[in-house]
Amino acid sequence: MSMPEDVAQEINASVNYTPVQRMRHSTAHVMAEALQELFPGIKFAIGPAIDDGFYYDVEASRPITPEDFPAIEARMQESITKKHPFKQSKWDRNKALNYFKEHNQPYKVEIIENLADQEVGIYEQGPFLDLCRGPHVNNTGEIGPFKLMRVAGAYWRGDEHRPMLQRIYGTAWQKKEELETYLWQLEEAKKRDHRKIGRELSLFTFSEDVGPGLPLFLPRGEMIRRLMETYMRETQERYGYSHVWTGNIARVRLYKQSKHWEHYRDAMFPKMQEERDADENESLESLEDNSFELKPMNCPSHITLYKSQRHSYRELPIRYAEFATLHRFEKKGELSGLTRVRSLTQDDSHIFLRPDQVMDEFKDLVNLIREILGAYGLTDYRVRLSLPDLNDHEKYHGDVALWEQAVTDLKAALDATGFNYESAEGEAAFYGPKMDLMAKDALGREWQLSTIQMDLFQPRNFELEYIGEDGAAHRPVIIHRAIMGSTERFMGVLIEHFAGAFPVWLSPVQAMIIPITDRHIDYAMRAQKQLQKVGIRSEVDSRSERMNAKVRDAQLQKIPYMLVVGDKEAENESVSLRLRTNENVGAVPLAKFIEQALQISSSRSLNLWLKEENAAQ
RNA sequence: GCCGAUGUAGCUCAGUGGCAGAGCAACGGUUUCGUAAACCGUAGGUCGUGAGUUCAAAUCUCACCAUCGGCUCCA
Repeated sequence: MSMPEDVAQEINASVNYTPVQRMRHSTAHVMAEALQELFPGIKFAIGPAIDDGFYYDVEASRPITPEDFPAIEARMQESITKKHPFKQSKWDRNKALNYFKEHNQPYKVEIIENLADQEVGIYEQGPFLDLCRGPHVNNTGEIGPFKLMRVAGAYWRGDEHRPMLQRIYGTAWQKKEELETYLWQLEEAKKRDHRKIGRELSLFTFSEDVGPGLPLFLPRGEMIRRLMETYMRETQERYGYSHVWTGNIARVRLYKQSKHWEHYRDAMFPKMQEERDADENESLESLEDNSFELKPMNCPSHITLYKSQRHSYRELPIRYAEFATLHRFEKKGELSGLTRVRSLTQDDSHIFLRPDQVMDEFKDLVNLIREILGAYGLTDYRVRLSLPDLNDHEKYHGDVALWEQAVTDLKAALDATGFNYESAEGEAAFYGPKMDLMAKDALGREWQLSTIQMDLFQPRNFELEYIGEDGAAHRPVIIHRAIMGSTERFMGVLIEHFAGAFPVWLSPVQAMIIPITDRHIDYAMRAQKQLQKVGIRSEVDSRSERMNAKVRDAQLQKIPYMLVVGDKEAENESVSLRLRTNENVGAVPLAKFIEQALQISSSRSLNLWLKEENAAQ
């Protein structure tokens, strides 16, 4: 077991705490102090500082709930008022072991047992004593404004076979305004929640009868999906991709051969087996091999496509792209809206290429990623390079030299892109190293979207070849890649990124035509026909409502253009244009509106409308 | 899957053992209005599902389902 290092790290890491982190970590201790008084016999595990605050993992005799928070917070406040100094000391390892054994703190005992040092750090504030490397603030009076946020279960050392502890999360800041800003941001994020907006804008829904994690898309949601997918298809065709189709199910034996069955079976839907027993001439294994699986990934199918034909070195790279919907049997507890589903449509591609083409292909891929994500205004990236732990032969089979070459290539290619990246050893897929790209959205939150994965295993496993210049058979390399990740998840991210106010080209309804009274409906309909003719998606709000109500509803639906039409407009073939930003542009000739809206839409501009000086004739 | 919370009308929510409620949406009518909510009326619910306790269950108990917040995993 190498896990204890993690815990040791939690303690060691605190040495490098910034002042805020130090204060947050101290707040965790103050919370522990309060918990110790309110829940006698409570056992403590670890309590580090995190991005926006702190947590402490504990085991208590009864579940702690948010209803307990006011009492805990009050006790914490008491400790803060008393300004208990944080007293540091070094204890002999055995003394500490005995102390924590006597005080029935098995998790602390376990942590000490895994520390190599002869001496361990102890911090004390008021009535509370804890194993801790520190550092801390001078006294509890230096604790900033804080708030307990939630309780959650967390496995001891993140291991699902070990006890489930209760993790109490809190947030802490140095200034009151910072806490308020943070809480406000949480509120903002809540307003942008794609599950909420998805309902409000009639984009998608879920049904218990259909099943958990299986989203159903309403017409407006499907429109957005299609627009995103079409854009992806058009763009990647420009980059030399060809689209293929490989259906939704395949035999179990295909996934056995690809080794996915071995590595990911628990995340695949149960197999579909014929309702018959194996007969005398058929083994149980063969019965299973011939049963069917919902396709959980495309690679084996694309490899099968590749193998169906002979390939010359001249053809490579061959880039197969597919938007088939995949099914993964994700654990129930991890399903979440569109971002974590059981049926997902990857913008998947497998590139078969010669080893000497890897670097150039990688550069093209990075350009493609920049172009696609940039179109949605996602331009701030962070890259994580997942490398193998080459000592782990269980997970990483194959030729060590090949792996090393791949890692070197990938690093060199990454360096050429100018991306900042961090490496994570032991995180690579079983078939090769990979690069994941995290993009920041409008609220500064990071989402893992694009992935580029080199595959060193499957070409050999499936005995793929191409005929080289020398007339002999050679082994190609495979690159797996997805830019959006999955259509569903990407749509969820975009909803939150745009807060439902999609760019014009992506808006399911681009213009709402609002007749002021019933006698303007005729003109509204004629105007709509003209928009329809050039492909601008619009509707006429012909309800018996006041114009104000129609404006409000269109506004709430985040429809980019509101075209109010009354006597004046009908008379001179114009519309009164209002933007969803509340801006009232005023009278615009219908023809001119069409021209500009079309231009903004077809160029996939993120602008709503061109400013006067540019637009004016 | 595990820990905790939640589940009442399409949506947001009130109702904590004694007749199932409100606002918005929907539907019908009246109104025909110049840039974020006109007025009146009607209809809508096996209170997530199933079992139990009770004279009586939306309310208490148990199981299951789903959702939310985490943990874990992510081809």
